[in-house]
Amino acid sequence: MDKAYDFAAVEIPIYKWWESSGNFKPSNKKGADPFTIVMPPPNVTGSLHLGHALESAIQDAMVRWRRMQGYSTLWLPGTDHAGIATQMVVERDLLMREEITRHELGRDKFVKRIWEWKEEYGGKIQEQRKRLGASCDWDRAKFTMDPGPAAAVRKTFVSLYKQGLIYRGNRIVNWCPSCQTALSDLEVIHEERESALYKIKYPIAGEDDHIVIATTRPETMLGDTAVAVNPEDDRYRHLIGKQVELPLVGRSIPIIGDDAVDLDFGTGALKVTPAHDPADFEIGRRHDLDTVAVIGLDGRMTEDAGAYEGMDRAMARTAILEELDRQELLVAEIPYTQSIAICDRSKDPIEPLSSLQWYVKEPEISKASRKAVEDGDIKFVPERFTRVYFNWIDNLRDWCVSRQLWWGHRIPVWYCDSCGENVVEYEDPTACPTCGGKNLTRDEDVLDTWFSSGLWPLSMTNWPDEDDADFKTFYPTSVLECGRDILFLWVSRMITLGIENTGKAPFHTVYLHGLLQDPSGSKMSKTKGNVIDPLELIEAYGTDAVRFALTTGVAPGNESRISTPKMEAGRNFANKLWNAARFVTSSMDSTEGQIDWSVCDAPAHVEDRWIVSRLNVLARDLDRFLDEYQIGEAQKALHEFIWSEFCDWYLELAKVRVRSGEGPSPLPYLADILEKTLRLLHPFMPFVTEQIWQHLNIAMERHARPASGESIMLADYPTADFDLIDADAEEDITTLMDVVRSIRNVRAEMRIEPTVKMTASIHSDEASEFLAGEVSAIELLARANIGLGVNGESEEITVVLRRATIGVSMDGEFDLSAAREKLISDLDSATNAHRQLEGRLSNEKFLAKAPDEVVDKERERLAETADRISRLRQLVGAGN
RNA sequence: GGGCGGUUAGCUCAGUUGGUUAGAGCGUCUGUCUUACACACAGAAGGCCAGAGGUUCGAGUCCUCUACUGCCCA
Repeated sequence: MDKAYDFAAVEIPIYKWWESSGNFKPSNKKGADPFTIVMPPPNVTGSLHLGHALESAIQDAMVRWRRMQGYSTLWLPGTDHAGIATQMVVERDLLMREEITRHELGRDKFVKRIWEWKEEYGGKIQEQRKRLGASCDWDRAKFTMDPGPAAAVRKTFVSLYKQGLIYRGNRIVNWCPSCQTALSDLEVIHEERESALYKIKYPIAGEDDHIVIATTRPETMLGDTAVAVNPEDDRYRHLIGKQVELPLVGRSIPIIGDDAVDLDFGTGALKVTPAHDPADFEIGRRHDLDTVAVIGLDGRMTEDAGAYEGMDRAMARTAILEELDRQELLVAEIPYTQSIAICDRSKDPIEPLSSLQWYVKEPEISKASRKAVEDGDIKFVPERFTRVYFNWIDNLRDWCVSRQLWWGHRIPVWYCDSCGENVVEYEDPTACPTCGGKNLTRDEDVLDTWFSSGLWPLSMTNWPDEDDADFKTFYPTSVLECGRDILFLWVSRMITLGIENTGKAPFHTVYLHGLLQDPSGSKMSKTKGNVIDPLELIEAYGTDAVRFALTTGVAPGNESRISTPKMEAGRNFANKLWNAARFVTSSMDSTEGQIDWSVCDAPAHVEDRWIVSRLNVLARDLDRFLDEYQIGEAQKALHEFIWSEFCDWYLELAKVRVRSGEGPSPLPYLADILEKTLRLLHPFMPFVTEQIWQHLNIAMERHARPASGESIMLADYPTADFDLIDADAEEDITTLMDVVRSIRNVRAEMRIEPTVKMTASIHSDEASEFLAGEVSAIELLARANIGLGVNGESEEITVVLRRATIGVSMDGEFDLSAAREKLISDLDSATNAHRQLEGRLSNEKFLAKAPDEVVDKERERLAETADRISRLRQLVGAGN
């Protein structure tokens, strides 16, 4: 083994070996329960970012853990066609290389181009993901536009349509003039922007009077069809029923009363533009107002805008304000911060426009989803997202699913040219079922991308073929893991559509991770330029280190900041483990004769009993942590065990026996504990554990112990043997640690040269027998000559421990006053602790209400403290 | 406006059925190349757990309010 762990040489070959060995396939063993995760399908045009790395690290850990536990695990990968994003990428490419637009090329040819593009570049992101060690079954990978997922989409649409849960309607939608399509509410973000509130005079028709309206969008005034005031408003009530003359246009429009008008906002008088504002649309509907669209789908002013026709909406605003000002109708311009709707994709302001779109009645079909969560069929991790989910589901509105794009699942609706009937069937129709007409025109639009990704657990398991073996075995899936930012967009839709189509929730647990931020706590974004490429991190620190850094000590749902020190810590940890293994294997190599492996389950030496005990405590804790999805805590526990207990103490203690050859050999335990630890760590750091495991198995084979399997990833996940948890051994080794630390502390505090040998005497009533057996270990670890029960030199520094008193003496002159002060201060704090414990134990309510174990523990502590005090008093009183 | 969080060591964060002595990593300080590891070892310093009240024998943990702060939805 090399002196340092060389991840670069190890990771890629190991991954290839795993994949080609079929290790990522479900075992399908008899009696093995399935464990299934669908991977959130990344956008085909995307490239790997840190979010994917985090997601993969968590999902792979869950999957590897379950696989080692014996589940028949299946992790299903795939990619998403990502409507707008992909269309835009290919469109841009086309324009750049061939200088033609998609319209010039035509729909069929353009779609063909996208497919070509997808075949060439679409696999990139999943190839990159392999560097993360993801143990998913690539042979089952799917693309959302594949025939299977397309069948799921078709089946679902037809079924919803026939139940009246999908309909076509004309209403105000979020229109992105830049993307040239309608969007759902979830694809619209809101941004606070500095803007202005304009107050404009509208003259009352036939009177020498006017009403002042307030608006943030003066350019829409050309489409006003009323002015609304609140009927309760004393200022304006008398005007209701009169007409105003719309400036710049000259049209007469009514003043109406509607209690939706806020008396306190602006002037209390609202211009009503039903074609360009959702609230105005509702008012228009109530009062049967005309709808005049003055802004078109391209974001430019329409014919109805008169003189402003053809102007961009921003330009029109400027022109209109100038004209109003010239006519002295612009009363005021007040700076105003308003939240405006932006297209999440193009970042262009959304234009609310009325148009004909397809809608899913989400509030209706989501009722069963709410119930599934209420009944506990679906659990969220962390639990607080249950409340977030309910809040969302209780405020749902219909979901606009049609998109004016060419790339996506085309809406399976045909309109009969003869009778106007809508034809919606699972098979493509050839004639109208109502009139027999042969001229059918298919709807031009495609479905929202989230419609097909909402079917992901179904389509990944080959639904709608309900006889399919994968569907029968792996649906419902087990856990759904993704970023908390797509809870509504994706998770809630999967729940709803899964239940709608099969009656079964698509998974029983939703684990949501938080978002990654840069070191200063900002969200990572391309525009900010603070994104970190996970592949660069992998090159620099290794996959295991990156995975460890991303997930250790992170609580579910919480944001976490990425920084290079964390990566370094991960790399250092892998190297630490590597070197521990190097020590173990080289010790085995240099051992003559056979190692007796049979002793592993029955340790005799206290040090061995201790480490075996600690390992079993670790296995017990890991079982609980992982069962509760506390991956961050699990890894902290592993780190603590490996670094602080196995390396810092057990390895160092074992050296004494390895070198002297006296006593029972620690080698079986060194190897066995390391081997089990590797398996416990494997789900989190798959590569380094596999690499060491292979080395170790070779070394163990040399000692006639068979390797337990081909790859560590298929070995059993160790479970705790509670009989091997040994409280006495733990107490004894804790005492040993106290003793060693106190002697080392004296050396450091007294500035004693490392080469100077110190002498320490240990007095202990309770642990004397144990300590007698550990003298050589203590001598090595503390670098001191140890005398048991003997009094040292007259000038000695004394330290009072829980189960022992240590006297340290050395040659030369030392300032002992500091040591004496320390004793006095120790006595002081011990006395305080004693007083507190006494108080607690004389409290009758405490004695009556606290559990017995707690009371007993306190009594024990009181006794210990009393003992400590008496030893301290003796020393202080003796003027020592 | 509605919903969900956060505030714990200099920094970044854990702390999940309330148990009394609150942890880690990084950073800082002091030593050390002690044949597994300087990507390391040994030692040390550093926290009235945002504030106020309450429940309880006992509160970082449960409840109420306040302050500051982040996110989501309208």
